[in-house]
Parts: sequence; C-alpha cells; structure tokens
Amino acid sequence: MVASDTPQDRPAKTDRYHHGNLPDALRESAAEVLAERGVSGFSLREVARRAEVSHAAPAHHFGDARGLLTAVAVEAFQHLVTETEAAVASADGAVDALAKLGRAYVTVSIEHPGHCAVVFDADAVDAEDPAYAEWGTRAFGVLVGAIERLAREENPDLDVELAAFLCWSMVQGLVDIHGPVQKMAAKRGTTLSEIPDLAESFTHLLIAGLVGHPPAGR
Amino acid sequence: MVASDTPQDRPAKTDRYHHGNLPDALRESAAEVLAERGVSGFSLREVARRAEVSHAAPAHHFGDARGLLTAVAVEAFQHLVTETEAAVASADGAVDALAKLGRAYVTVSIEHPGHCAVVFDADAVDAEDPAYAEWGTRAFGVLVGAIERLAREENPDLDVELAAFLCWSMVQGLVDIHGPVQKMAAKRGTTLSEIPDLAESFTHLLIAGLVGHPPAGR
DNA sequence: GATGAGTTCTGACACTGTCAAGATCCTCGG
DNA sequence: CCGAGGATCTTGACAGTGTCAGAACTCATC
Repeated sequence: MVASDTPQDRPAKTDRYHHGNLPDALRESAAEVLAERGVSGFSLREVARRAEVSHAAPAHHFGDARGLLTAVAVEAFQHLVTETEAAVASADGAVDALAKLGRAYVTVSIEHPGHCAVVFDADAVDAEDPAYAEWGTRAFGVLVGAIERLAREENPDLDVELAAFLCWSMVQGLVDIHGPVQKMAAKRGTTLSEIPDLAESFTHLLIAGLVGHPPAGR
Repeated sequence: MVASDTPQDRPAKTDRYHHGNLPDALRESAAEVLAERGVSGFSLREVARRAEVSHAAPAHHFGDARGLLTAVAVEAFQHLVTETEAAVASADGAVDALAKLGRAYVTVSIEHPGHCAVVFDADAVDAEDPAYAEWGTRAFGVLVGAIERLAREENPDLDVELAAFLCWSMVQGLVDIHGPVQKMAAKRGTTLSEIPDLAESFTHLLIAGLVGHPPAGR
C-alpha cells in the first residue's frame, strides 16, 4: 500500500499503462510477501496487488508462480555472492576468511528472509532453471575458493568439495532449524547465542577438524 | 488408490460411516501427498480423498491444515527418536555413536520424505504445539546424550548444547541442500557420495574439531 | 498513419481451505 | 429395549487461489 517507491518518483506510476519495470517490482513484492507470510502463505495475486497490477500480469514475465519464486531465489544467490565475496576479501588469512564467510551467509539469510526462505525449497523453485544453476554454482564457488585457500595454507590433503559442502550444510541448517532448536534448548534450561555468533563458533569448531592433525583416532 | 490397508482387512471400510481410525489414515495419506507433491503441492482435500472421506473430515481431528501437518511433523520426530536411539545403542564408543546417529538421521529423512519435508518448515507447522515441542526436545535429547558421552570420553571442556546444535544443523542442512549442491558440484566436474556416507564423513570431520587439541594455530 | 511486437487487463475455470448446518453412528443410562 | 447426547462424518456454501484464452492498450518502426 504505502509501497516502496513514492508516487512522485516516476510520474504517476499508477495511471501509466506500462509499469516501467514490472519484473523488478514483482520480485520485490514477492520477497516482501514471502518475508511476511512465508512460502506457504505466498500468493501470486497478492504480489500483483502490491505491484498495483492485474492478477495475470506476472505470468507474462515469469510464466507461473514457480517462475517468480525461482527469480527470487536467484536474487538471493546474487546477494549471497556479493556479501560472501566481500567478507572473504576483507579477511585476514584462510581461517578468518571462513569465519567471516559463515557470518556473512547467515546475516544475508536474516536480512533477506523473503529471498532466502525459498532458495533451497525444492518444490517451490525450479532447480533446473539456468540462472538458478548459474548463480547457485557461483555462490558455491566462493565457498570452494575459501576452502581451497584453507587447504593451501593449512592442510593440502583436504577434500575441498566435501569440506565446502559440509560448511554450506552447516550454515544453512543453522538458519533453518535455529527457531525450533532455540525453543528446545530453552525447554532444557539453556539459551544459545545469536545466529551470526553461532555461525562463527560453528566455523571455528569445524575448522579444527578440517585442518586436521595426523589422521588421528579411529 | 491401491492404498495401504487391503479392503478385506476391515469389513468394507468404505461403506462404514465411521472410518475406524481416521487420524492415523489421514496422517498416512498426508505423508504420502507430501512425499509426492511437496509441501507447496500439499492439499487437505487430496488427503481426504485418499482416505476416502469427505473434504471436511480432517478438520474435526486436526483443526486445519496446519494442525495435520504438525501431527505429521510429530510423527517424524518420533521416527527420529526411535531410530537414533537404536543407532546410539548399537554403537561402540562415543565417536562411533555419533557417526551412526548422523547416518540414522539422514536415513530417516530419506526413507520418510513426506514426514521430514515438514519438520522444520516454520510456516507450515505450529512450533508451539505441545506434542511438537515435546517430541522435538526428545529428539534433541538423544543427540545431546551422544555428545555428552563424547565429552565424557574425549573432551570434558566441550560445550555440549552448542555441539549438539552444530551436529543437528549439519545433518539437517545436508538433507536440505544436497539436491541443488549435487548439481552444482556436477557442474564443476565433481561428484559427491551418497547422503548417508556424506553424513558419516561430515560427522568424523566435525568430531576432530569437537574433540579438539590444544587450540592450535590461531 | 498503419503494422506488429511487447505489455497489461478482463473474464472464466477448476481447485483450494474453512465454516456452518445437517446426517449418521455409537455409547450409556434408564 | 430405547432414546438422549456426544462423537464422527457429510453436505453445501463462501472467498480466495493459479492458470489460461482472448481482448485491450502502448510503443517503436517503417
């Protein structure tokens, strides 16, 4: 309603037949709806309403609901790439880079809940979409790069792909389950830290294992 | 269609007004639908259809769709508790217990895709539901027990709750993202192992970090 | 200025979740 | 035996949804 762009910006957006930039507006509204109502409360028509456009308009740009959600997921990957690259670049050494990367990942997830609610939702998103695959691989690449650096600096025997997958699982799992688990921990009488701090703790704990020592016990 | 219970079992289930055990039948059908169509393709009416019952029947037992999905999630936790407890009991030492636990967790997730698709889906399930909290905490408890054992045997300084949370994040993240990540790895020219094997590899890598050594390099 | 491609709208359809009201069945006290 | 009451299930209705076909509008280009 009191939408993102002020009516003055573009001359009377509402009485122009052409929207100007519908795809972007739809992606934005979609992320908004997802953040407020979750994927199960998502509605194409609600998105169209917020973009002040008819209910069938989105179809022309995104095909169907799946298409729009996939576009949102792609945007999420893009944010992820931007932020994690910046985190890695600002880091001091491989270990610090991974810690900062983990923190950046969960921070993006928290700050863009609408986008990230949908990234790995297999049945809401079309994983075959080229842009999805492209940007997903790119995001994965940033992580792989950071792990390669760790391997170079600390442990050349490290299985890089495996370690990268492990890291990603860890942080994604963290943002997925932290809500319920916080409650379970509370029920058991303990409280846990903030998510970004947890991500960093997790990373450091994990790195000790990744860096390894003479393939010790077992 | 060729449903679970043969028509002979109970005398002509279909022409009896009372179903006999509708709640169970609904939970079962719901898990079926979830496994086939995912949470976004889930439909209360489809569930009712498979249980050969009118579209409003589920409401009487579960309130609304959220209620039924929550019941399915509770069942998932129950499976999880059963299987992980068995895994831990059959293990030889704390390290082996954790490895088996991780493997059991992902195995349950794979073998009950309908149930587990919904366990941590915050906006499809009512996390305040007492049974959900109860059984979730119980499942968490099994994991905490295994970590406590590790702490006792290997590293008394371990932060147990934190480590348990980390483990759970890791395996849950693994089952969540393995589909897309497999594709990304393939796009990069590598292939990854089967999920249960991955879970065990992950666990062993992690344990090295948990067990720790003099907080080594940096 | 007409043509045609690119956008957006209107209207319709089948499907969904939820609610209210009614029908059916079982139990249990008389 | 039976009939009242509660549990269970059905029917019917409502607003909301995604998708599709076809029409309406806009704009650039010839």
